[in-house]
Amino acid sequence: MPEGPSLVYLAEQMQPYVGKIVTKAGGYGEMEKSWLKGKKLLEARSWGKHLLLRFANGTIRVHLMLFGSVLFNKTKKVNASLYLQFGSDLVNFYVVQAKKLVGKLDSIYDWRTDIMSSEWKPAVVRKKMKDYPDSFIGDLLMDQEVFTGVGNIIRIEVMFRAKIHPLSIVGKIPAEVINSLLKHIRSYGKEFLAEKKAKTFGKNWEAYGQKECPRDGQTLKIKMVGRTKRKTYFCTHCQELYK
DNA sequence: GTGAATGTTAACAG
DNA sequence: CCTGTTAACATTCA
Repeated sequence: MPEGPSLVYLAEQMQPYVGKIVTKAGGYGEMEKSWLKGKKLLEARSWGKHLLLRFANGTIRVHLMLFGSVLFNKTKKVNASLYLQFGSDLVNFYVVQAKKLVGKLDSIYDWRTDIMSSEWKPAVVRKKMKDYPDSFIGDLLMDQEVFTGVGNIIRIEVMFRAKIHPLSIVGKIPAEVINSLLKHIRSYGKEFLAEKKAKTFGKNWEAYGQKECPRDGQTLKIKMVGRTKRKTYFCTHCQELYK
């Protein structure tokens, strides 16, 4: 479920509840919930993989981790870790990590690094990348402070599309290649969201989950590389290694 | 039944 | 103290 685009979709699905009052809140999760009863949902948005539900007295930060899911007016057999009742409507969050944030969201989050945000600024990301000249690009793409909202699928797809080998050294990648990578991050993020909505997600992967390179037919390498403990799919023939 | 999966962090070892 | 590894969490699917 959860990379940045999925959270944008989730925030959209929460919009019908904005302006509605929480009549009951509960779930087995550890977050205190007594502060929510009778409060109006003022805003629902996301920052990277965080879903943010803002109320006058605080914001719920919901993280879906690897297995989280959300159901609207439906209930699973297992208990919800968080649920919000809005009158006759019920929103169930399963296996999520919820936390109360206090303070202005603008002082907690930098929207300029969120790959899905209208405030996303590639220049800011480029500048942050300069702080990690010796890192592998495959690792840095997972850094939520730099590429907010990128997960394993997005990083694999955009490295493939920009033809960059995951073990390329950030400081050695030419500027125009970085620019191409940033463009692909933005465009693939939008594609990801569109495919989620169209329920065609996963049908257009070029590298993730694939066995051979769609460009040259070479067998893709499938292994963990760098320090990120996640499976990486890449083509050693068409993805250039900058070192 | 087994293993792997769109994730993160606390605990531990060296 | 810093850094890297492991465990833990909990679910669904092939």
